Amino acid sequence: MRWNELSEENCSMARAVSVIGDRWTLLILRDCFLRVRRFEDFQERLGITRPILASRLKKLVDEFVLVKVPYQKRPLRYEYRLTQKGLDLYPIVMAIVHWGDVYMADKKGRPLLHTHDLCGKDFDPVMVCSECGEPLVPRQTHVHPGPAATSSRHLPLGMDSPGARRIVKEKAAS
Amino acid sequence: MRWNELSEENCSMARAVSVIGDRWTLLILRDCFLRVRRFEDFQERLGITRPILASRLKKLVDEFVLVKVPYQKRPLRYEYRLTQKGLDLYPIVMAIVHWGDVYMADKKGRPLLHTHDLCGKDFDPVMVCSECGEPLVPRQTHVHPGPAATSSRHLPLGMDSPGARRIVKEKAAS
DNA sequence: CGCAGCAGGTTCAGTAATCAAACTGTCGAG
DNA sequence: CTCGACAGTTTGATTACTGAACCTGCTGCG
Repeated sequence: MRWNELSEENCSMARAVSVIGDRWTLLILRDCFLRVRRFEDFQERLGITRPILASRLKKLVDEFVLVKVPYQKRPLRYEYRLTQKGLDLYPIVMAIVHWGDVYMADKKGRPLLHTHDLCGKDFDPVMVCSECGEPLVPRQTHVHPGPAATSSRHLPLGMDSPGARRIVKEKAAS
Repeated sequence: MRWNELSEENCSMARAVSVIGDRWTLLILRDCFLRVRRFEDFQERLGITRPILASRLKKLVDEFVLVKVPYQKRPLRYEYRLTQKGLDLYPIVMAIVHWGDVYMADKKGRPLLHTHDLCGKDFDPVMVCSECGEPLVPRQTHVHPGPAATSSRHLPLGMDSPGARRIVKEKAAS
C-alpha cells in the first residue's frame, strides 16, 4: 500500500495517520504547541533538513492543520499557526509526551513539566469516558461497526476477517 | 538528525516518537488493540509488506511494547501481545482515532463506534487534568523545565532559543 | 514415502524518500 | 555595495521501502 492510498481507507486511524503519522510531523506539531512558528526556528530546534521541513509544513497547511499568516511585509514573511483542527491535536501530542515521560525518561526525571492554569498544578493528562467520566482502560471497552462501516478490513475480527475465519474454522472442527 | 539519534534527545516526545512515530507502527498498534495478534493477520489486514511488518514487530518487541508468546508447539508459533507498556499506548491510539473521526470521516459518519463497558454507552475519549479533572485546552496550560531539563533545544523559547533571541533583540530595539 | 499446504518469516532488485550542502531571491542596515 | 536574515529550492549521494519470490519447519493426506 502506498502512503497516499492510506487516506482513502475506511478507517479513521488510517486517515489521521496519513496526515500526522510521520516522525517529523509529530515533532513539528509538538513545537507548534510550544509556540514555535517560523521556518528557521523549526529548523534549528528540530535539526530537520530544510527540504523535509518545507514539505511537511506544506502538507500540514494543505490539510488545514496549520495556516500561513503574514507577520511582516517587505519582505513578505509568513509564520505557521495552528488552526482549530491543529489545536485539536493537543490530546494526541499530550498523550505521546506523557507516555514518553513514563517509559522513556532517564533517571533524572522529566525534561519538561506541564502546568494547568485553571488549577495551578503540574498535571498529567488522563483520558476519560465522555459519558461517565471514568478513566478509560482498554479492557473495559469494545468496538462495534458505526454508520460508515463498509469494509471488513479494519473492523475487529469481523465476520470475514482472517482471525474470525480461523476462529470459525476452529469451532467447526470441534 | 538520524532516526536512531532521536532516542537520545532530551525530550520525551522525541523518544516516544523514535518508537511509535511511524505510520505502519501506529496502524499495527491499532490492530493490537483490536485483538489482532498474528503475523499473517496483521499482514492481510494492513496490506503492509512482509519485510516491513517483520521489522516493525521486531522493533516493538525490542522496545517491550509487544511480547512474543507461543500459542502452540510443533511447529512452534508465536503471537504478539501488548505488554503493560503497550497497553499504556491506548490514550494515544484513542486520541488519534477520535481526531480522525472528527476531521477525516466522510459524510456517512464513523466507521467504528467505541462502547465503554463500565457505563454501557458509546463514548468519545476526553483528556482531562489529573489534578482537577477539567478538560485540557492548549491555551490553559504552559510548560516549565523539569528535573531532567538540560538542553535549551526542545524547551519552549528558552533563553537561548532562536525565538527568544529574536524577542530579546526586539525588546532591546524598542 | 512424496508432496501439498500453512505460518512466519528472509532475500533481492528496483523505486521512492531523505540527507547534507550549496544556491536563490528579497529586503533592510551600514 | 556588501552583509546578513529569512524562507525556501536545487542537487547528487545515501538510505528506506516496495513487491515478488524464496526459504524453513512442521502437519496431514494418499
